[in-house]
Amino acid sequence: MADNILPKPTDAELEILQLLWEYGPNSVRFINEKLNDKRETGYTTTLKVLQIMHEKGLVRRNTDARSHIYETVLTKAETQQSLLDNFVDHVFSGSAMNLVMQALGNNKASKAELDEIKALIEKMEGR
Amino acid sequence: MADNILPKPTDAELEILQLLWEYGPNSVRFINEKLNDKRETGYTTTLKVLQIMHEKGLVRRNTDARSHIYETVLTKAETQQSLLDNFVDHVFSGSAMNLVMQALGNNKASKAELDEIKALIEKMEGR
DNA sequence: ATTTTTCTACGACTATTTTCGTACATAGAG
DNA sequence: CTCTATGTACGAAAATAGTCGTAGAAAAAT
Repeated sequence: MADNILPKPTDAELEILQLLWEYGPNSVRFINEKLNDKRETGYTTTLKVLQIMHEKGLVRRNTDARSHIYETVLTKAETQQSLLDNFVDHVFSGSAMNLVMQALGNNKASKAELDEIKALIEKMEGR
Repeated sequence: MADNILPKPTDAELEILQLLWEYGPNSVRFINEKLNDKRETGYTTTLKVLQIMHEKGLVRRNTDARSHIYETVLTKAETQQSLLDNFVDHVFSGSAMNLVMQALGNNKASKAELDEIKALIEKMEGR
């Protein structure tokens, strides 16, 4: 199991992590360009955040080339799970069940998706 | 429907909101004592946070008596929903479905709870 | 009536997050 | 070889969050 006792990423950091998960290891320039698709962000701002993430251990980097290549340390699923645990604790008083009910209750899932969840539940219940 | 275009509560604020939802409208002293059950917190710290929450519109207060009585503006469900929406967007790329799968996948729900969720799904599917 | 306790208000200090400017090195173009 | 473009490192400003001290008013205790 992953030893994910890493600090919780901040919002800005999470946005970068999402890009690294989606596009794989990449340079500061690449990440910065992707960020700029959404919102104006200075190059050195992105660089700085990546450097801080590196200090925190959220990302690794390869410094062989002049342009450093950053990649995530944890997988998307690992990070989502740990953020989810924290969220359930703080917002839903530790009840994942309540969170699921609330998430399902808001008509955001299609019938196919609901069926998929039902199938998962039945599989978990072992039948 | 509630006009919940209120700022997202911070961690410290959320902790106080939980107490207000659980115990109803209460004084700074009461909230501070509850907080101290968990962790050392100065009285004026609690007071200040409550005052800021009031400025932000997260809580109302009755100042008739010398000791002001604070109460939440939004219900627990309303706040949970808006935090959940935000969380799904930022952590699960907008997919509530993925969040639910991940939440269920971690063996934190009992069989009874899983059955309850299944029942909810079937009800939503209209049969 | 005087002292002590209990409040609110407010300023400010610390830590964290986000943002960017500047310095300096080096790669690439001419 | 010189100039420009591109990179990293670093410091620090600006915004937000969390913490608390102190002042002053008013209630409660003696």
